[in-house]
Amino acid sequence: MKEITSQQQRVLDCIQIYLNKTGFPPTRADICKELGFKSPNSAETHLRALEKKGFIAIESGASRGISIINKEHHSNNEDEYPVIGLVAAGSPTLAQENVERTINCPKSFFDSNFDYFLKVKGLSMKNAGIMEDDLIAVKRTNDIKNGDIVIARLDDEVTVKFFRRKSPKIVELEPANEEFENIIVDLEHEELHIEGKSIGLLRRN
Amino acid sequence: MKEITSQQQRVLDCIQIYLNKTGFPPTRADICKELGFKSPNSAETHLRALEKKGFIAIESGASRGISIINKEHHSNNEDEYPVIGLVAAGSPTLAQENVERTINCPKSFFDSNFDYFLKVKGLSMKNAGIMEDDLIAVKRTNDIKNGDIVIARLDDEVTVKFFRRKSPKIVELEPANEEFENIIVDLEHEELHIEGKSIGLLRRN
DNA sequence: TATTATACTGTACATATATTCAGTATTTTT
DNA sequence: AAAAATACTGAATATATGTACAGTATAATA
Repeated sequence: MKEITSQQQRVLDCIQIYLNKTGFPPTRADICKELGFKSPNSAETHLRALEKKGFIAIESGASRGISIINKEHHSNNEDEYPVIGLVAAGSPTLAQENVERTINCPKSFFDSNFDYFLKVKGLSMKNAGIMEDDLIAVKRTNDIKNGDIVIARLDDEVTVKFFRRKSPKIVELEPANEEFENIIVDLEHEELHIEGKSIGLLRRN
Repeated sequence: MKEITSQQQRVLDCIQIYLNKTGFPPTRADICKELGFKSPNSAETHLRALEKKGFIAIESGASRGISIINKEHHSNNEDEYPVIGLVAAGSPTLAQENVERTINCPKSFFDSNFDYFLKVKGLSMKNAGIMEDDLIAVKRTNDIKNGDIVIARLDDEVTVKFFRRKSPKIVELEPANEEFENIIVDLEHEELHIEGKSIGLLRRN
């Protein structure tokens, strides 16, 4: 698809604004009035250009028959997020067999975008307020700071723990429960994979 | 506002469906075609009735000038929920001065409907995984069972605690933190008001 | 009982609207 | 250098569309 020109963008914006304001699309004359054109054909040619480029569809013969084409969920702010079970062994991948179900949730529900919900097993993060069956909103990232709650994989074991870098080669995974012990990882001898970090939590009683 | 009739509902639905399908509202003729009417005036009178009852607005003279009026997010499955701060003293009412902000959230996000988010102060429910600044999804109800987490008001003090009825006249409000003590309420001498119960929790790191 | 609301058919018409044609001018692409 | 795309004005027109008027019939309301 060819690129949109600045004038065509103005027309497209005008249609969207008119739609938001009135609930129905503008006529050629409405667009002219809004953008200062003096001939309805000015709007017409812009509309035909926008149609040719795939930004809008025009229903022939119908008055106000303009519809804005939603490219890749344009104005959609919701999405389905998978819920992945945290099994004692095995990586929480997005492979279909690991997806228990999905939850419909606004994309901007947590402070930054996230990728999936992880269902928590066990109480190793109890003192951080993370209980069994809670759903952690996980963002897949390598931008980890000390004190972040991370989803970490050691060999095939996946756990949720505080992340603390002790030295360039030593990382400590710290639980929030006196009954559990710190896991000290020597990066030179063990492979630590950070699946992501927790940016929020959801609990349903 | 008077109630909508079944035929008027059919017309309203027809408009919504047409809008979803095409992106712009139907003409009188479109409605007739869709619903089997033989005169455009059939659609016209229904539209005027719907306008009179406040379900739609009609822009006079404009073709397809129908807009559906969003009464409390009509066919919308999302809503804005207020976030109320839990102050040590004072009731968490929905009065505007108590609303810190609102959160957009699907209506069916938690297992049953809820009314507002309560922002938690203090750590009295720490062992139940409720931490400072967590947002509790509160459902206003009097249907409380033993062990439910309730939002209770004693005099002007509001707290979140486990609910346990010890006898017909004695209720115990139990924290989930060893550093706090149970509150024993004698209903004959004290007034206990249950604002609602927790049906879920939201945490944003 | 009279009145109003609901629920239609059918005709007619003013106007709202899309759309074509004829121009002019500048910029971009081939 | 020619062709195509962009960006307009201005006028003309067929038709799409809202809307009024004239009826018929039933149910609900005052």
